[in-house]
Amino acid sequence: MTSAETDEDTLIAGLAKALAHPARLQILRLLRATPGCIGGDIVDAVGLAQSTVSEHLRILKAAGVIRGQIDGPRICYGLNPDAMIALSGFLATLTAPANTTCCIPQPKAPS
Amino acid sequence: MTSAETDEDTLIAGLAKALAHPARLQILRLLRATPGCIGGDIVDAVGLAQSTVSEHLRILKAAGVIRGQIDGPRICYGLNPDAMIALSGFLATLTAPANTTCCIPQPKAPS
DNA sequence: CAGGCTTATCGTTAAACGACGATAGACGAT
DNA sequence: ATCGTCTATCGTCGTTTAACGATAAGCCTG
Repeated sequence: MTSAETDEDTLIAGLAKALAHPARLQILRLLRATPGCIGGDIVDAVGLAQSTVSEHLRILKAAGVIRGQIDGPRICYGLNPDAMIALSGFLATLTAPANTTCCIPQPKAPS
Repeated sequence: MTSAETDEDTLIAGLAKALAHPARLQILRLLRATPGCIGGDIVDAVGLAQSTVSEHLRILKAAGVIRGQIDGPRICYGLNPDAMIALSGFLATLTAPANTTCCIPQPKAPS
């Protein structure tokens, strides 16, 4: 319950870090909305250099958020919906109101 | 639908960045599980220097994820469940299966 | 008022991120 | 076989982050 949560936290933090950039969110939006497969269109959409976009794609792929499938000379990227369950679960945990009881007059345990 | 989403992306990316560190996740877990209010107990729990923990708290507070309420000499930190709705909504968007249709043989428009 | 406790801030250092240009590799088409 | 296209990688630079110790500020208690 102590060391296990550390691994969980590392995993979730990695997922969150993958989402912690507007360009990557834009890429995810694009991948979700695009009916077919896209390659260099992502570069055109985000307005950054090709190498920069490739790096963002690499990060997203490393985090498991997207998956790339080679399609001839280009690569088909697609979302991996399962990747986010850990983060979604954590968010659901936070969103649960739980307790509004704050600042209970409960001093530190005496020695 | 184009420039508006940029702001959205910036907001969501900021929230994700706030979660993109194991220590901060641990703090959020702790705040959720703690019945009363805690102050320096967070320092003890995460095992980092007091100044480092204070910085993490500052980041979480700046992102709106937590709120601090002064309680005498100490400060009561509590979760702000409403902060995550934007990120949760985005995640729900991604989780939706949408389309598995990838790599449709739809070549680029000829010149 | 003095002491102790709790939290925030400052200054510093090492590591990681983001972005770019340039380059190299892979593949289909000609 | 050669060309053109698409993608990944490398090297670099500036900025940001994470972590720490030391220090200051705020507020109860005695």
